[in-house]
Amino acid sequence: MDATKEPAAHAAGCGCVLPAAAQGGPVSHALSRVARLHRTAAAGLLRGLGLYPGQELVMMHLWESGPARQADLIKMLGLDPSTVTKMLQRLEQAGQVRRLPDPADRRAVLVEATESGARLLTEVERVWTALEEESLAGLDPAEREQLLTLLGRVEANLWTRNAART
Amino acid sequence: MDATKEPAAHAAGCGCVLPAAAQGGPVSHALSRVARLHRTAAAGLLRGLGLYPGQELVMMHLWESGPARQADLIKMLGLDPSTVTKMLQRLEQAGQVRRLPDPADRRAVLVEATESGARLLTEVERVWTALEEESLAGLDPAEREQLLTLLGRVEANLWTRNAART
DNA sequence: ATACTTTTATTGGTCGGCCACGTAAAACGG
DNA sequence: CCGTTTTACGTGGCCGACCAATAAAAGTAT
Repeated sequence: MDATKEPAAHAAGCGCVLPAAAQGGPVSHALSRVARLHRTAAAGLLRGLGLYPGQELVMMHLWESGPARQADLIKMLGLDPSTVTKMLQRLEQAGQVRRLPDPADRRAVLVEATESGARLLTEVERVWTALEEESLAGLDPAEREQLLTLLGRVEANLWTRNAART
Repeated sequence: MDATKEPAAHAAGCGCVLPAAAQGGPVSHALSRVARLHRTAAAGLLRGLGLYPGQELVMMHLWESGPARQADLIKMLGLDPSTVTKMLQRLEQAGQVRRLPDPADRRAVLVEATESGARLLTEVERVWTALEEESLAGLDPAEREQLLTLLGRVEANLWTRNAART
């Protein structure tokens, strides 16, 4: 299993083949595959904590800012309002989150982590760093920084694109 | 540029903030966000073709190999069998795919694109190259190759990891 | 031929995520 | 003060994706 230098090195280590019709978007193809593998790995690690992938991001923001309005969470997560509503309903059902009416705005809802939810912080951090390390194994710090920077630029591109579609 | 005081460089262009609890996995965080934006963008482009994101990958493999067994699709896509079953049911309902019993194996199913499905090929290619270009705007060829290579290494890491979990 | 194991596909359930639509409250404008 | 947006959430529906459990056929012994 030597790490040879081939142009299609991205297909190394997996049985996948890049379909001809996808050759116009090789990075898109790789991104889709990596993201799904990454999410599946996260799911496996989070299952032990009773969380589903995506929920940990909500909890992170709640730990960060304390009680927050749902609208703020939506803005920070960049998700659809209905998605956040349902995730919070399930997190509340699971006892990780509490929802209170906002005294200053009768249509808003304040969300905060329960004690049970707060106890997940260190575990989630551990899982998150473990996943990062498994994902980036074999990449030196400079390469990790490069990847982060490149992903950031792609994110900016897609962000402005989606914003423009409004 | 290493260890500079620009920790949130990836957040440029979007209103997001990296939560403190996610600092152990900055690349994971960026990857999640980019992947979701990318998928949403793909959904918007594919909607005009009557496809949902993910379905175009199935079609690509069918265009590539002609009639294929479901098990082969599963292997090439790296998806769960039940996922492929349901996707094919919907693609069949939409008239893009036809399913025939395999004469050589009575439990297998042969899947092939219909004429309607075959007509989507050029459109899907156009959409994919457009999405690729919008995602990678501002990145020169060397940077795109770097990104592809780095994603490939991450994919290999996660692939072997998931395989090991069996 | 019989019994055991592997492969292939399906069903049912759950969750994240989106869209389209609806409702109630706040903010704005005349 | 009142009508009109705008904002904040919720519902229902749909799809991709996973897991768990099943059934049926094929393969492999014994």
